[in-house]
Amino acid sequence: MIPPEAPLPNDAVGQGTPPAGHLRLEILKARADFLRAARAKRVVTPGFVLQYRPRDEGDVIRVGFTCSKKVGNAVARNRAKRRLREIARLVLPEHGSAGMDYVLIGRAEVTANRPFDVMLDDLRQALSRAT
RNA sequence: GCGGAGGGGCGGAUGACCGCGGCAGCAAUGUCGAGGAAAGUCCGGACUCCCAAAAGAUACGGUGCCGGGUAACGCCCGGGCGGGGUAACUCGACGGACAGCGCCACAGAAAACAAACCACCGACCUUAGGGUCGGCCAGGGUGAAACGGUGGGGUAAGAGCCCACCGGGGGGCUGGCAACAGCACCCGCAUGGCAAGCCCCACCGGGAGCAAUGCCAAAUAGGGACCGCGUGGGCCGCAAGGCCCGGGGCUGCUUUUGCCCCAGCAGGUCCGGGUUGGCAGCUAGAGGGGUGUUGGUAACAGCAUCUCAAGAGGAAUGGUCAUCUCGGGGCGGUUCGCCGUCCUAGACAGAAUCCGGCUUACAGCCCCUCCGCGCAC
RNA sequence: GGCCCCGUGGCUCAACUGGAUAGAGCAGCCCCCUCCUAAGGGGCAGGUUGUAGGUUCAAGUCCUACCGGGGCCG
Repeated sequence: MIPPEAPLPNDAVGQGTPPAGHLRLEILKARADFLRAARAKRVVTPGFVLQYRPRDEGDVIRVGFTCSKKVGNAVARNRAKRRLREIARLVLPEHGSAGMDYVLIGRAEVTANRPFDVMLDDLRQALSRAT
């Protein structure tokens, strides 16, 4: 069995002080960015929906998180978004593409309950298909 | 031991690694970081604007036994009255229906003025069916509700017509701040129900809401509509201007005070268009909690002392793991007390200007007080 | 975060100042008409009036609390 801590040392290096040339993460907040991403391509996985859209030639990855009321009450929505933030933080700097906007959408029931390392694999596979 | 009633509290803990938001700092780093309901937005306030302050009246809305608490309340405490319960206790929109208006379907003789109708009793008339006069009260399948109820006396038949008890009304006395209760007396005693229908009475309330509001910057347009609107008088002064009188305007209305305007081409409001930046409001306040003490039956208030307290601006408290603990479940053993082992943190739920309440949701656990029954002594 | 509005058959709407069995159209099912279908005609069923309490003799209507939808603001 793979220990869940296994990917952590690699990421820990990238998290504390990002080396020069490494991909930086920014959080999407504006409504217009979400709307642009919603019109772009998407990959559906069991745990979430990934929307992606090429933005410019910079080395910055931008990512947004959203959950509709279908996911549940405020506690359930916040929990789903927190888990999506965590997998994005661990996976995107390694596997994401520069200059892209990503939006992760939570799904009812599964986003909050799916095992964490399975969610990590989901995102890695989704990113490999989103080219 | 069984069953029940009331009240209060907790809402996992510790550690490791990697992260998130605020603040301080050049940085390293340090420090703080969700709830009892943060919820529903149902009441009450603080605060800001409309709009300058106050008073009054009207309209509209709310509250509604009495007294107290409170910044205030529709909340809380205590008491009264009326239901429920053997009891502990609990529930109650609980002012007024002789101020007025309105409604009471169907059924029924009649639904609010009490009379009419049927029936009953007596007298008279009539061959009979019945009719006339008097008694006018009891009875009349109904209905949610029928002009006091039950029993006795009385009568031609009956009726508070008379009597006893119950019920009702009236003024009085006593107790109580009051709601109200008690006592004796008087009145034979029509004056339904609905005020969560209009309404009357008492008290309270101006409206909107932090996406309120104020400031700075950028950008676009440099547009449109509407309002003040009244071409005042006199005196002083070279003039600028000042003083007095008058007129007009400023909260839906009125009044008082205050402010502004009376020829300046300026001012104000709204729309359209643009920006989707920053700062303030923004968290220390009627603050919460603990302990002690004083007053009070209590709610609560005063004093002393200690302690705690996020302020984001689409929204931060997370992810993973380990150990422990409370419950729950499975299996095995059992002296039925429990023991061993494995699995499992597991309810409702996330601050958005801030407080006081109410209501609603909630796995499981803990504590206190009281009542009834049974057993033992 | 704040403010406001609305819930009646599957759908769209009615129901006077509380009053008797909650009506109408479309849709559905059955029958007639037609060679068949549509249209037309006849009949039928379908409702906890969002939920739970309360006021009243009586509630879709009045009151209270919840539940579910929808709209507005800077």
